[in-house]
Amino acid sequence: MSVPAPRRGDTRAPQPPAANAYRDTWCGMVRGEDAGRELRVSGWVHRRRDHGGLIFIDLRDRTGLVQLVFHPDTSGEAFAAAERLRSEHVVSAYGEVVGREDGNVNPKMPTGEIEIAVTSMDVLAEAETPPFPVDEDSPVDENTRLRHRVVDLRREGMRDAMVLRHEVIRTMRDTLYGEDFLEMETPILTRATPEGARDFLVPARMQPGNWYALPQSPQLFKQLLMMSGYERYFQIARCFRDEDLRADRQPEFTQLDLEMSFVDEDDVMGVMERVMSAVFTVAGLDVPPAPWRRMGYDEAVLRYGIDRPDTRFGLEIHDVGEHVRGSSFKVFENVLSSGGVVRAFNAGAREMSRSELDGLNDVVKRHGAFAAAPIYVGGEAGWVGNLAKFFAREQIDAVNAALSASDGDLLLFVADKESVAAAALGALRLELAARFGLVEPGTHDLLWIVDFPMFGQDEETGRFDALHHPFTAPEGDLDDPASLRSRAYDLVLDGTEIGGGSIRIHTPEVQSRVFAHLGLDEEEAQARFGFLLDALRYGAPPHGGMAMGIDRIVAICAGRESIRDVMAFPKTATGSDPLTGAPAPVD
RNA sequence: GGGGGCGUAGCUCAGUUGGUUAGAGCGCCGGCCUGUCACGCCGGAGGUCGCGGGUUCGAGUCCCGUCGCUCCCGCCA
Repeated sequence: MSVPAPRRGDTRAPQPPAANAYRDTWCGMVRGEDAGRELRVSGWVHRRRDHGGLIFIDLRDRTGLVQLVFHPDTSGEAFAAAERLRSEHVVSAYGEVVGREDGNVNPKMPTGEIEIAVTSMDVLAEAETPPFPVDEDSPVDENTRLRHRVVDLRREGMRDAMVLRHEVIRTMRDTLYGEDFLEMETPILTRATPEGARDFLVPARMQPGNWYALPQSPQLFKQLLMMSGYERYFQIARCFRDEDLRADRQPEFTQLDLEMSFVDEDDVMGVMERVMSAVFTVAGLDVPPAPWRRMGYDEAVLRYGIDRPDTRFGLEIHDVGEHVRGSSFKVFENVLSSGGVVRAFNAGAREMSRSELDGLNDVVKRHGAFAAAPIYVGGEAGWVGNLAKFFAREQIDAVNAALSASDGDLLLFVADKESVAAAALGALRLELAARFGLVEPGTHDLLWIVDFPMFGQDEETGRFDALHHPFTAPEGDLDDPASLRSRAYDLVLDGTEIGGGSIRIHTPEVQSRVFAHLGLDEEEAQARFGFLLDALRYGAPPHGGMAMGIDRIVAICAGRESIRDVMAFPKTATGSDPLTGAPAPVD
């Protein structure tokens, strides 16, 4: 159970490789104390500086750059070869490590105190001019980067992201090995699941008409492993969902998937706090120390308008419906009398033009709201502008007090049904934060969201569907599905859901009741999930677990906007791969 | 399924109310250069303005369609 405590920035830099025909050490590892040694390095020509009678080459491998110097006096042959070198040629060079004179040291490079005076060089491969430079100086169109991903992956930013991804995954494994988890695999060719995301399908050659599906997650298999008595399982699992893409969604993505037996919520959350604390330490991400605070779902939706709140800034939402009820403002009255809500947040002293304020309507309209009402605090009436006349002075004072408003503050109101008002104000909060830079760069916050409702209810059909998934253990009165809560928990980092899980149902009776609430009759439940119900009958331990989105975690740790930037070979928004041309017709 | 943005040289971009031969920086090629490190200096090549159609005396520019990339809503148990 003992794991060496991870150190901040512990990237386990490579050890010098065992010397072979191609290299005695890595380019990026040569140091001043190596001066006088003769050694061989191999890599790519990063940059060439040809002074006519003297040529410098920056040679690059995975670890970084080292300067080669070609002098006609050192070796006429090597010098002649260096004249023909071009960007991205692959070479192996041998020579003496020379300490640079004082004026020639480059303090910007780890290898800047030395250079290698090359006495012999082999050109192992020539390269055509790369489609874009292998540096970070100018942004390159993403389609071009993906089409030439081999070149793109050579760039320092991508290399750092890939190394960081490796370190994150290694830390997860190390921590879990230390907590007696078994790393186990589950099938990639499996059975289609009737609910949830669309499945990717694979025709079964030996059984025409039948199809495999690629797993959306190892959910059912890991529960079966608990019923088989494996106690603690984890897997770095590839998952597949055939849904539209986003900056943080790809058709295939990677999860840290784990499951534990004889545990409750605190056990699972505790393990994950230890895993993720180690990950954040290694990644150098400055987060609050665990245990992380927990917030109920209802509270999150009220205060932040969303179940994955970005808590790095304020602008908290308040329900002001009771303060404004009975005003002569028709918009609010109509909404309140039909069961809707009036909510608002104090954006602070933000001077915005009429057109900027109008622009905020585009944000709320995307979430189904009609408009956002902006009101500035101040003046005789307490509010500036023509809305003030619709409200009694006591109402204005009450709202100002509830929002801690003072003169000059901008208040933003949305009146609508609760779900729409919450979503619209939640989006407005994020818009304001982005526009006014309310998040201090480098700050991070994370919290658990708990006490989810078990079911969501379709407003038109009244049908229930599982908010988490149908194997989540419910809490409350099983006869009253609308009031049931679930024993689920999500981990939210900077407004991104980076993971979630739950305590699962472990008796066939409860599982059948939940299926029934979801509209699955016994026959149907048996047909689709018979294998699960059967397994539950043979003695299932209380169990629960969690899955963490590795791509999203690495993206945040790397400071990237898109998970594509932390995946070696991602797909575009239409699900194609410009590198291989997939998907493509088959013979 | 819906909405917004983008598409001009290898890369990143500029291109005026529609007007002569479409430009810049970087890169590339050639020449010069012995201490550079985004080396420097001189010269040169390089374009189906995403694609198709339309309006016009004339389209990179305006209109319609289409393809690709991207962001968002829906969707993602």
